[in-house]
Amino acid sequence: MQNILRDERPAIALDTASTAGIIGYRLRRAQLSVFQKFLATFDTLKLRPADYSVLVLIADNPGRKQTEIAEVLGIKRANFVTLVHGLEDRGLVERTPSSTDKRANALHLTTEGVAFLAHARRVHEAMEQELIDRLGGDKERTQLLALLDQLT
Amino acid sequence: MQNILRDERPAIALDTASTAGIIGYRLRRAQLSVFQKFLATFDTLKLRPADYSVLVLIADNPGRKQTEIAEVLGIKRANFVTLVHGLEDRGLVERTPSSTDKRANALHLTTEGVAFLAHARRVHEAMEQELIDRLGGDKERTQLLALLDQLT
DNA sequence: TATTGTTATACTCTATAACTATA
DNA sequence: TATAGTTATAGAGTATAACAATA
Repeated sequence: MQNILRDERPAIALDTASTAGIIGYRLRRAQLSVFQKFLATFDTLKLRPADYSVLVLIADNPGRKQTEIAEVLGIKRANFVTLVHGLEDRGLVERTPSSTDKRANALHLTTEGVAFLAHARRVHEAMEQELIDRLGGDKERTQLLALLDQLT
Repeated sequence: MQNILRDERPAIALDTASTAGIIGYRLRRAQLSVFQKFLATFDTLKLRPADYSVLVLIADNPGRKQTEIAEVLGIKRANFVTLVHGLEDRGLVERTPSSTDKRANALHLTTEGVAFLAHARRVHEAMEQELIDRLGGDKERTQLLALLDQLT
């Protein structure tokens, strides 16, 4: 019986039964854990979760205006400005004035953005598969998403 | 066929299939939703999720030092100072110098803190039950917690 | 009048470095 | 030397108000 801890007299573990039973608490811890994994995985690509979701949404909905993309992601349009400008400065996103509404910017991926996202999607797919493996398989993933949906 | 939206020509819904399939994204949205509910529920009690978890943990582990409570919650001890001082200023928590270690503060709930937490626990239990109902029952709650555990 | 993108700003949360007093 | 509590500070993320151009 070896002591894993450095401590000579390891403290008695705390009673965390109450917090462990709280759905919101467990949700938060799981979300932080998954986001940490995302940040580590995408560290070299300099992509944060919000950036990735924006790129994906623009790719799947080309030509939409900032407000539409922002709103569906739950991002305030004021905060979306900095985010999308950052992606534009990196040459991934194009903001072209809308032909039908001179106030609006139509969002598109650049050629570089398309290639970048293709790579990012592959990286993400590997990470996602690892999460699915941890859950136990596709059935469990579907179960989880359904349960999360009922909370949202 | 009535149009639910105010818009005369409602925009075509965005394709959100890609983001909807991302575990981390769905986790984040669910967590935000549950936390919003918590904030609304505890608005009058002026309790944030972190405050509540700290009170619960001190109640279940009286006499522990700040670092221990902070660490198990994943809060940096530097940030924990403001949090626990706030609870002390409200008369809910007592910071008494430890008898065995003059550097450490032993944390306890005050009499007022015990009563306050008893009330908060009842309020929280009602909220938790509502979440369980949304999930479909205790079996689904257990399922969700198990799945979240595998991600953490 | 209302909306789009924008700027400015403030508040919360989180992270790090450095100090003091004790161990 | 290392640890507990603390302070200061900086960086994200998020929220609101207000403005110019346009609808």
